[in-house]
Amino acid sequence: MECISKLKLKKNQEYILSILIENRLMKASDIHKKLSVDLATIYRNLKVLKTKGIIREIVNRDGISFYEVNCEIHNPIHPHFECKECGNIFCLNELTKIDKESILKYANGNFVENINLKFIGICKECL
Amino acid sequence: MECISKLKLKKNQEYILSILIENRLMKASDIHKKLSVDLATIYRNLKVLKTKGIIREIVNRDGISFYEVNCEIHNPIHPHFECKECGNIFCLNELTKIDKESILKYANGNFVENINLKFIGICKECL
DNA sequence: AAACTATTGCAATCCATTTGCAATTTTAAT
DNA sequence: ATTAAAATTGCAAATGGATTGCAATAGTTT
Repeated sequence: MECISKLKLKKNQEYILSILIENRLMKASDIHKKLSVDLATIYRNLKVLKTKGIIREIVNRDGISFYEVNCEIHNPIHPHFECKECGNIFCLNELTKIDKESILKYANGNFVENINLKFIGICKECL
Repeated sequence: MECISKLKLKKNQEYILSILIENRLMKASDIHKKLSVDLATIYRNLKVLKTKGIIREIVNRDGISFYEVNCEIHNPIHPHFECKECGNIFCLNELTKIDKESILKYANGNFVENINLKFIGICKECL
């Protein structure tokens, strides 16, 4: 994605990023399967990418972290759906500007960096 | 709370519930400090209360679970604010019916049990 | 090429949560 | 009530995702 092409990233960070560009919402262990690099290294680089604001972290109800590219143009912040039955997390359509603004009012003056909207329930498949 | 007064709960479940009625957003270890009962028992009973729909679970970005009473009348589902700086989680005002409905559209036909809206950023205190 | 810095692999560790199991309490049946 | 069956508890051990210490390696600078 061109929005992140100018950043100086280390080799493994590039690899991890390109994996995340192709596959949304991956766990560290998922990335580990696709990249023969120590799991600790993956965690360390994920932390770097997150700190740089290049990726986002979504924590599910089991406390497991999933990652996705943080690019306002190609992958804007969007809600997710977590199924209690199968445990999967799905990406949903992003909020419209209007809906986003009306939600932001609730933040009550605190500085918002990230809106984390997740629906929990039973997905279509499992119903 | 009268909305949950008719449920047949075990002694420790009553205790845990009454602690959660007085204090919002407690971790299992917080409850453990207030109730001299084994931590494993607290976890087990929290799971029962959650399964019965009596309490809600909010997972923070460190994967730690917080609990609060699930009572539509006295403690309706509401957004939270998580501060990256101090790590605290705060309750925010509940959504209006209109905002709630406009958000629910995004669920895309999946069956929603719970709306999990959390803002992440820096709280007023830490700014 | 030498010296310094950053990154990696491996193993060990951390810590919230879960689980196995025997002991104890609660519930139901006689 | 008394006994049998079922659920709950405490304790300790295990689980599993994530982190960390440290020596080895790779990358960078002079």
